[in-house]
Amino acid sequence: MTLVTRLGDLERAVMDTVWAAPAALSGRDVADALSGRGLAYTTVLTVLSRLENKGLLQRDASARAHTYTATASRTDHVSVLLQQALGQAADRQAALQHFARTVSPAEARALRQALDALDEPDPTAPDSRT
Amino acid sequence: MTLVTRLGDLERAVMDTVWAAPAALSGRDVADALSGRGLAYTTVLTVLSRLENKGLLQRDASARAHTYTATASRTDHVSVLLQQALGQAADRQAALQHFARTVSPAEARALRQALDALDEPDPTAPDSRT
DNA sequence: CATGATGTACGACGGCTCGTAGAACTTCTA
DNA sequence: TAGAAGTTCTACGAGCCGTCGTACATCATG
Repeated sequence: MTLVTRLGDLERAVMDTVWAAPAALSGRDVADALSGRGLAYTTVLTVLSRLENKGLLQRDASARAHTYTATASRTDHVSVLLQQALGQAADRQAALQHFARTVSPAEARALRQALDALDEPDPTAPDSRT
Repeated sequence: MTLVTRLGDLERAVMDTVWAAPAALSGRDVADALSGRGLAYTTVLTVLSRLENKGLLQRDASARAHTYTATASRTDHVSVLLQQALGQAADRQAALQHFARTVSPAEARALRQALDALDEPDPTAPDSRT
């Protein structure tokens, strides 16, 4: 299980581009989006392939110009990163408590809200225990 | 400010050793603790130095055998990692909310508790327009 | 005081990742 | 059919990390 974490600058920029797009992107699309960097087209393709190997992108090779989509949403990805970070802790709960004190008030509110929503089981679902 | 994140396996093992110790450790101490790996003594010293350069360890060179202590607690360190992970999000609040749904019930409780404790020591009571 | 034991400093090497891209080969398409 | 547009493969240089060896400094002791 290779840690998915490690992304280089360019890799991150590519992922950002893909995440920001509403639909699958071709290598050309990504290259255009990153044209500001003056990269060779093949450079972008290489990175795209590497990201696919890392499992972050999914390739559709049905058309001549392959297209790529993210295998997970950016939010999902960050969640994984957060869990990985948390995995470094000796005492996960203590780490979380400490972390809670480092987020902004707005973030704290968002967090609490999510936790509250957690308690009431899915409104549409039948029931869970207790 | 290089991202503090990147720790190799051995580096992490060394940090774990230092964090687990109640007092400052000498290179010999750390080497002994990691004796299971069959490392050369100098290897441990090198890693110790690198960790010092990364700002994770603090060296006391007053005695012949230098001793090392962590500059931050493990919990602090994890907090930084969590913040860094969060920094990858486009929408931090959404990421936190998503993350909240991925922690265990006990962790959720711990988190909520920390958030609650956050509110009380707030003397400035602005209006609540929300 | 001479010597070995114990320590530190510095430089190195090999493996792996990441940015970067050229060359070669494959299809479309006008 | 020739050129445009794509993909695959190979590679190089920098940087990080595990791993040490060597050189030099210092301490304890016979």
